[in-house]
Amino acid sequence: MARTQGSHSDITGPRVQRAALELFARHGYAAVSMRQIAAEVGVQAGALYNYTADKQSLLFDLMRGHMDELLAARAGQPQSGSPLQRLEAFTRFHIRFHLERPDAVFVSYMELRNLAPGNFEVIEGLRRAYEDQLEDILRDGVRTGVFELADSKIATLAVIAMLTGVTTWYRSAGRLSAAQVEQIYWDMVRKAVSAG
Amino acid sequence: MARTQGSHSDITGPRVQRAALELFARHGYAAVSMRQIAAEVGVQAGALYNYTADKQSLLFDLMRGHMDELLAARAGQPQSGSPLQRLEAFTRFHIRFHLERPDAVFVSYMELRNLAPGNFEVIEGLRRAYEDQLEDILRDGVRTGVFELADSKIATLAVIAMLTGVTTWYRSAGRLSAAQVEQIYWDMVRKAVSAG
DNA sequence: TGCTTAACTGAACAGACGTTCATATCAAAG
DNA sequence: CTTTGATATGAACGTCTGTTCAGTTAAGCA
Repeated sequence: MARTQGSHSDITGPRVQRAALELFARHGYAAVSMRQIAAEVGVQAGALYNYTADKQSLLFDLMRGHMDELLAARAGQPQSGSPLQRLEAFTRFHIRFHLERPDAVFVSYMELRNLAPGNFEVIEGLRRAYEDQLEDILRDGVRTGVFELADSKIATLAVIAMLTGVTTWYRSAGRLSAAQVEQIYWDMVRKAVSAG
Repeated sequence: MARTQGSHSDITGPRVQRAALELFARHGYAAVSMRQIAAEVGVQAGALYNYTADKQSLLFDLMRGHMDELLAARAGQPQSGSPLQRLEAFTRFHIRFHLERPDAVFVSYMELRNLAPGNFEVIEGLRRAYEDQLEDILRDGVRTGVFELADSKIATLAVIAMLTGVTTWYRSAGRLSAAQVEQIYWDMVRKAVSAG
């Protein structure tokens, strides 16, 4: 067993993933070739197959990695408090997490249709698990009367759409800081679901 | 000049556009080949070039057609009233218009990155013209005190994102009618931007 | 210094890609 | 009934696609 240390694999592997993520985000999965990814890494196309079974796995692994990270980060957060407090925590978490990973977010919801059926089901399941957390909060709030929503399922999707939309325009060098954006969105979400 | 009447062109032309729209919406521009479009129409690939200069023009014409239709339909609507009334009109119009054209909506905002630079600028300009209408309403409402928003530009984008998100889940055979969906979204938008 | 093996190259594969074009078809005009 | 020209075919083009693989390189262990 040679080369367990200082192996290029430890370096090239992540570089392949990063290059694929950037290119998929910028041009779309179908529009990016394995040779483009290889060129970005500085390697020949054949070498990529030391790090991924095929192009589809490259996409799937990126998306599953992102969703796993999302759910893990969310699980490591405080889940207690009033519905309003929990909604605030969720909203701020969502904005912050997504602003830190614009490429992964973009790919994870733009490239769903390019997943093979089995892979799609996996990602869809993870996404639903995340959305269900928000729906639970909204339902609890409706029960206690602090929220007022005609349909908590639609409200969930509407809030998620609004929040995730932040990645389409936010630039870290822009006019507003991430903290400001977080506050602005929280104000709007709070009002949108509140009673009265 | 022969064949001004009964020409196949009057039939095939629209069929090409429709087939392209459906396939682009389902699989994405880059993943759809000219031969697939041709097969959907029931024709050989070469025949498509009687109706479009190239694949890129096919996409651009679909998107420009959609944006033109959007702005024209919006222009044919009442624009007067209080900011709250105008916001309601805008919201209901947006939901209704987008629910009627799920494929065109989907393509028009998923395939922006596949537009050639010059074409992108055109579509982006039309989109901004539409968004500016909403921003004007929000600004007027903030001025008169009926709305309360930390940043009207971000509020504009947040509302648009929320509203457009409806197309990702709405199915006409689903649990809710279009009118119900319209009402639910209007409730949320109204509360989200209102003072207090 | 040799041996082993992970890491990579570079060529090749069969097929699909967008696009072009000479040719065929055939309904309407004269 | 011949001419016309819009409409479509089907083959061909050069290039690119994802993927495979025998062969080369070089780093770590003995």
